[in-house]
Amino acid sequence: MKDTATRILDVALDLIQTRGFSAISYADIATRLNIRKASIHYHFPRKSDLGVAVVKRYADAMTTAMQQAQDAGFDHWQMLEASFAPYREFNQTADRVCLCGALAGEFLALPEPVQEEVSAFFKTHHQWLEQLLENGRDANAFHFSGPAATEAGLVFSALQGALLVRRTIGNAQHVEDVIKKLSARLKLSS
Amino acid sequence: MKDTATRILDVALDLIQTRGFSAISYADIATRLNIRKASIHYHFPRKSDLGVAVVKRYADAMTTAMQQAQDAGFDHWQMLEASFAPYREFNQTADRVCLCGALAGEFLALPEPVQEEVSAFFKTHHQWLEQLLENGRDANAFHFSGPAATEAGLVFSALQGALLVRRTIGNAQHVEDVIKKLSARLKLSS
DNA sequence: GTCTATACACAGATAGAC
DNA sequence: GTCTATCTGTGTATAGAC
Repeated sequence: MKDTATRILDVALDLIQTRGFSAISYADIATRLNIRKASIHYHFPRKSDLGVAVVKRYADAMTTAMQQAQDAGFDHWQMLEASFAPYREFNQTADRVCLCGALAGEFLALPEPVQEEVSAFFKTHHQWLEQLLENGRDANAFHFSGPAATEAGLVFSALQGALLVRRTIGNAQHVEDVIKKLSARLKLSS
Repeated sequence: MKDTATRILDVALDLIQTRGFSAISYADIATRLNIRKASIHYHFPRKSDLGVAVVKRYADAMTTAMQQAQDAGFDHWQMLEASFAPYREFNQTADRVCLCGALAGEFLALPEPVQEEVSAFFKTHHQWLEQLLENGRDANAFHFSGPAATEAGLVFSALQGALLVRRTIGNAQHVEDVIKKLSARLKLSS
């Protein structure tokens, strides 16, 4: 059995991915776990503590997954697929988006420590993507013009936006189409 | 002098674009306008009424702007520029994103009537973009492969995502770069 | 149409028993 | 580590005077 702190983070992650941060409460989490609000405050005294912990764990999991793909000796295209994988997984749920994509919409309402974690996530994974594209182009596996950072910016923004759009319009194919378009760009671009 | 209902909608729009819907209150709006909360309830009895009115007005303004561009006899590239214009304008503010981009992150926490307006906005403007791309390709002004709907999906998602990302990382150049990349795709794509 | 006053529910958070 | 009980602030919303 997972410990309580972990179960709280699991539920908080799910709730924030679907409803955002401002809209959820300790009562929502307590109800789902059949515990009391005070128990949550024991593990995460303030809501900002909970928010920071959720984003940190999420970012770490992403980083670990990317690192494992690299350690497994994946080639450039396999690495790209691995970086798309989390978005595809969310797309297979009824209504999840990237945690930080959800938080970005209410950014200025977030406690400042949470803002910093979201910023850090975006910067880290944008850079990760940039490096992947740069390496792939050097190896003649990817084809695109201009700085790798700019290409990474398009890919990252399109992925985040695609998840948000598809949940709103209710069309799962939307995300798959965007991923296909982004991949096709890199196969043979001008 | 604008009437009170209009001033309320102006402030609500600004607050939602920066902080989201769940995080703002009648008290926030009342303070900014130096009126009382009850006055806002007179014009918009429930918060869902206010939310619906803000999104409706926003969507109508967008539609009107697109219609005017068309009536002005803009060519395909001018029309595309016109459709990028609102995103460029938000990008020039400190921290605004598309209203519906902000709301998409907390979609399931929105009152159901507000959800419907956001969905309608996304569908309408996605279709508008699709038609623009389709017409432009028929006229040999734009170049892209696959259905126009899919290309429109990439463009729309990338624009929404770009605004959210740039606010979070604090780099205005990000949105400009994405717009340039999207334009370049259509100039000569595989 | 705007105000004061207020109702009522729920938010985040703490004290202290077990 | 979890609970009951409670505090205090704020949220949406309404009644009724002006």
